[in-house]
Amino acid sequence: MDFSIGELARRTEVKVPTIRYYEQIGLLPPPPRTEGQQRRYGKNATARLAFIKHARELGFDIEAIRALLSLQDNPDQSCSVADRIAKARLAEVEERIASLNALRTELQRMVKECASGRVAECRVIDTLADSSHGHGRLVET
Amino acid sequence: MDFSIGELARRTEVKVPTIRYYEQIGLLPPPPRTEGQQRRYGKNATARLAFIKHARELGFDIEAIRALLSLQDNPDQSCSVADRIAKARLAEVEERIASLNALRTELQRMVKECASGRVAECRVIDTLADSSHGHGRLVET
DNA sequence: GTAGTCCCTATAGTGACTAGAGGTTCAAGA
DNA sequence: TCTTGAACCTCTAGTCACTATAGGGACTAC
Repeated sequence: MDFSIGELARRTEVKVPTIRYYEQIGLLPPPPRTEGQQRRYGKNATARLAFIKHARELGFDIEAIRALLSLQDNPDQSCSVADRIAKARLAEVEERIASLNALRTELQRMVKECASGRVAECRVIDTLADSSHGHGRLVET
Repeated sequence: MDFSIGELARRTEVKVPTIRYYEQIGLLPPPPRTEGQQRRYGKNATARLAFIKHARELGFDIEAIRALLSLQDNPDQSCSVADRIAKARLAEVEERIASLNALRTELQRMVKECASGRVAECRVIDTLADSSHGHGRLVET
């Protein structure tokens, strides 16, 4: 109880500058300070930061997390909003998995057919140069 | 033959500012200009841009593409470098797919268990608040 | 000649941090 | 009590791969 930002960073495995950044954008409330202006945290901050960290690991963006946190702060509301956010994220993830599977197939083919000879015969280069490969939104953003 | 940047954008489905950006960072050579300083492109530029576009769709970053292009420009070298780049990218993609599958499972569970009641019983919020979920690097970067 | 579309450069903004400079505070040992 | 050195502070700028905006100039069709 009542520890420094470095200790919070160690406990949650979130880097110190990232914690300050979350405070700056309003995901974490400004904590009390020592006389010398150093931040002091307690159990609540640890839980809230763990929540944020886990949500980030699940790929929720900051705005989604902001919405989820405000739900958590008002536990008497309907959770249909949380449900909607999670469903949207699930759909994104499933789409991403499908894209990456297509991508893996193409990369595997490229690698398999590359005999590591000269570039002139290289399938990796050839495949990339072949403009017939149209597939929207494969790139990870 | 000999068309504007807008026409190149239409043919390759790469946006105009993106084309100028690729020129600025040296992926595309500076093209000839009209008297009024407008860019004029030909077949070579189209092929090179299609190569870049495809590589980006496959998730190669700009530096990898720079390396691949320089191989393409010198077709007498060994293509082991290209092979290595493609293999590294394949490994990344496979790791990413594994992470996303884990993620999907967790999201599916969250959504399934959310009865859309009050937030107090919401599994979405609960799951995120549960700090026992340690899994490294699930987040897409 | 003029309207309207396209093009030009240059700069700033995006998201989610990360790195650095330059200075201050804290905790532990002598 | 003093000193050392790690940890802390703020502020600014940089990352990646674009994207958007401002304020203008060029080109094409009528």
